[in-house]
Amino acid sequence: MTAMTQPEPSVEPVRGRSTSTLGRKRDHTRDPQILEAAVDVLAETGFDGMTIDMVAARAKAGKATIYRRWPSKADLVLDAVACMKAGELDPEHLPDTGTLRGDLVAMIRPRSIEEGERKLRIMGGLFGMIANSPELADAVHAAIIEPRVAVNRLFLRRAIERGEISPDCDVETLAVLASAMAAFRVLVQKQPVDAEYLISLIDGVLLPAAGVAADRRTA
Amino acid sequence: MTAMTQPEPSVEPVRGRSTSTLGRKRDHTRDPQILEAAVDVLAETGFDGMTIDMVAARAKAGKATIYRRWPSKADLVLDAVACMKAGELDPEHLPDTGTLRGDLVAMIRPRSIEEGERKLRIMGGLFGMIANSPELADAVHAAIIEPRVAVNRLFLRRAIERGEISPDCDVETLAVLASAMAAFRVLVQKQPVDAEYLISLIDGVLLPAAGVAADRRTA
DNA sequence: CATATCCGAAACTGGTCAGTCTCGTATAGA
DNA sequence: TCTATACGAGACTGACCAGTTTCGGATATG
Repeated sequence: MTAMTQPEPSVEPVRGRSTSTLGRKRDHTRDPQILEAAVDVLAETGFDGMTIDMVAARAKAGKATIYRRWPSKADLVLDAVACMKAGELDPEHLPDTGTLRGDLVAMIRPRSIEEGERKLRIMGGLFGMIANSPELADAVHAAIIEPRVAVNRLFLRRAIERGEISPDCDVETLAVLASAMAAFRVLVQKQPVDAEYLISLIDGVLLPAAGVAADRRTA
Repeated sequence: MTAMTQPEPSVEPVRGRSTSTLGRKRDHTRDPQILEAAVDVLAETGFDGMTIDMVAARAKAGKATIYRRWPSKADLVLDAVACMKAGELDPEHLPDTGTLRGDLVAMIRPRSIEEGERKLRIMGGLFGMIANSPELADAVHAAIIEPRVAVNRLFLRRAIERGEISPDCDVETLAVLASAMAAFRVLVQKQPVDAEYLISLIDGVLLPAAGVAADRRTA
């Protein structure tokens, strides 16, 4: 019952099921739809609430199709989060208005606000998992946190070079400030992060902390 | 099959199983141990990872004992979070050093830092649930967020009355700033919230934003 | 010391879900 | 057209877990 019925797997390279050039090809155009469905479900239910059936149903795909491409739920989520990074930072048509405040305010767009709240909610639904999985933590950081923080960091550095703000200010802390406050506001205080709030953060916290004198703030 | 087999529940007050003065009494001295065990498990595994068996094992109690006292896992967690509030704010031996910076720095104690990180981690493990349960959200807010924020609010108001900081500054935002930044640092950046970080937050962000001139900051 | 109730331990129930497998159909290449 | 493979649908398996029940033993009251 062990090695009699098989017609000898022998030594030759896999025989019938090698990396064959035959048969129907995997339709990779469905991958983005599946990942998008996964992100949607993630945003609505969090990691533990999300089931593979929900993702399959939303993507109008079969459960088996998903498991043919990702070995486990964790891998699917990891990939889905990583793929959120795409279409994020337009390489170099960032604002450059000449003032730190101008640059920061120019980044406030209805679209980016809406997308930002969604991303923060996704992050919230992943906290349980983030604690155990360094890989997921890195993916979340790279896809959700770092893009925004990098922009702020750039603006701050330019302002320092320009002599607009103090070179002694803590760029890392200030670059992260808006994201941290927004996350807290959405996830803990359950209040909206709108343009008014972001501007009050810029004028009331960020610029003063960066050493911009009050009378030059709205210049 | 509806109202024939029951020997009439009648009007009299429950008969045999009233609030009898007979028999063994429920040992309420175990309640705090169970709630403590629940909080411990919560901090380690989050809401979804926590099982009642884990809590029972850690409290050396029977599962049935837990269900005799709380009707569901959600109720147990709710109560456990609510009971974290106890032993929090000593009514009026808060520091009053005469300066905002002095008051804020005086609140930095190894004990409160350690406890704060733990509470933030518990909050992280509850985010999934907080989104669906307003009750739990309120409990988390009351037990974890509000105590610290209230202290900061008091310090800020006193500083305004004293004329030390601008009466125009946004007290609510500033009162919440340290908690938001600390939560982000622990849960997202996975870096420690130590005294050095808190002081850099006070001197580099909070005091400038409150309108304390740089040369008066370490006075 | 009898009784009503509590206790911890552990067996049990029912539902849910990750992951696998099977089926009938679609499709790309030889 | 033939073949190997992918597809969606959905049945199936096995683990896990909330919540219930059962048990023998402890304990306070009368």
